[in-house]
Amino acid sequence: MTLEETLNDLLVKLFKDILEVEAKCLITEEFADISYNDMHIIEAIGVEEPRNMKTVANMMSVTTGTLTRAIDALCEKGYVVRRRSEEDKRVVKLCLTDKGKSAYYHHEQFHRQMIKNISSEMTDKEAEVLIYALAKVVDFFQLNYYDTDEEAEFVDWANINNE
Amino acid sequence: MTLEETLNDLLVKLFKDILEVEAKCLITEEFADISYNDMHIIEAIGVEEPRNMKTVANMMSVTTGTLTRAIDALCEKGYVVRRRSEEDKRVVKLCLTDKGKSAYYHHEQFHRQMIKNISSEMTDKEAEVLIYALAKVVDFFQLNYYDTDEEAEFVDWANINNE
DNA sequence: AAAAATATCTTGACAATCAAACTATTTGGA
DNA sequence: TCCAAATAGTTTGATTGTCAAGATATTTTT
Repeated sequence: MTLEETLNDLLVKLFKDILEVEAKCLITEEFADISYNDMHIIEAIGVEEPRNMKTVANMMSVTTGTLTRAIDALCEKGYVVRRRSEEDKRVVKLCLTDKGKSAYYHHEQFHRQMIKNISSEMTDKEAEVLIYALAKVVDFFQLNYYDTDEEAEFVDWANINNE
Repeated sequence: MTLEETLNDLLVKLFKDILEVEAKCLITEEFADISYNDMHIIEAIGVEEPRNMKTVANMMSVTTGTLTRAIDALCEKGYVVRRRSEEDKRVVKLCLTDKGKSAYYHHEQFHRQMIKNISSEMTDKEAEVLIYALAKVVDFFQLNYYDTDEEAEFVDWANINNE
């Protein structure tokens, strides 16, 4: 197996693992009435300044129509409240309730613990190199796939060699 | 920002990026009639020995009922054929058609290209360390979250410290 | 003031998903 | 040998996540 194949296998496995483990860890008894997806909406709303629909929809890469439905359910269940903005009456500000904040911190705690466990597996030096390498990869993605904030232009990687 | 926070941010970004980029790259004109999900079913079926429903459903972490529907659509569209097993007539063997194989190789090509681009960004030494670190992380997940092949037992990471 | 842009919501249509019930087949006792 | 249990897959009914397109209200631009 080449270095490339190994790297690919590892990334694929890591993806599957993290996704699966996160799903299982987030949806506990306490938060049994919300989904993995809901949890990420709660994360996107955050505990800082209230965010509006458009902003959160963009963070989640969905349309505002899609988000409207999700937020309907989260309001119903008491995780989120909508507040009309005073300055611009078209705008809806999304805020987490205490219950919503509690879910937010539950999620945050999962990430903290996961990272803590991961980094306990390696030395500081190793962690640094890992961070350096990952940063390079992320930079690469940002540079090659995203046109700043506007519409992304995607390279057809799968056809780079045979067109 | 601590080392831990940085690592977390990088993993989260990497996840989002790869997911988004892969979705865009896989669904090209040629394969416009199938989804990201379909593409991964095709990947799971593979080009080696035909696999049965149960096996592919397990690989995809979905029920066989869910897979039945997806395979119905893929057969309809000419990517997959079902064949009853001779030895055990309950079993259905899934095989890719030529069109299905072509989609399979399209996906494979995407991964190759992505990895090639990623590793062109770093030296061999860096790649080795990255692989070493990722392998540790994957091992950790396997060890702590999966009970060999059977039902997984999940540690409640989010509550490890406060129960 | 009228037109254009913006933020959100509503509606109708799909795709993905699960659980539970069902069919067909095989296997493992008694 | 024969029946009960297990197994592989399908069907059904319900839910969720999603989008596009159209509707509404508000703000901005001309």
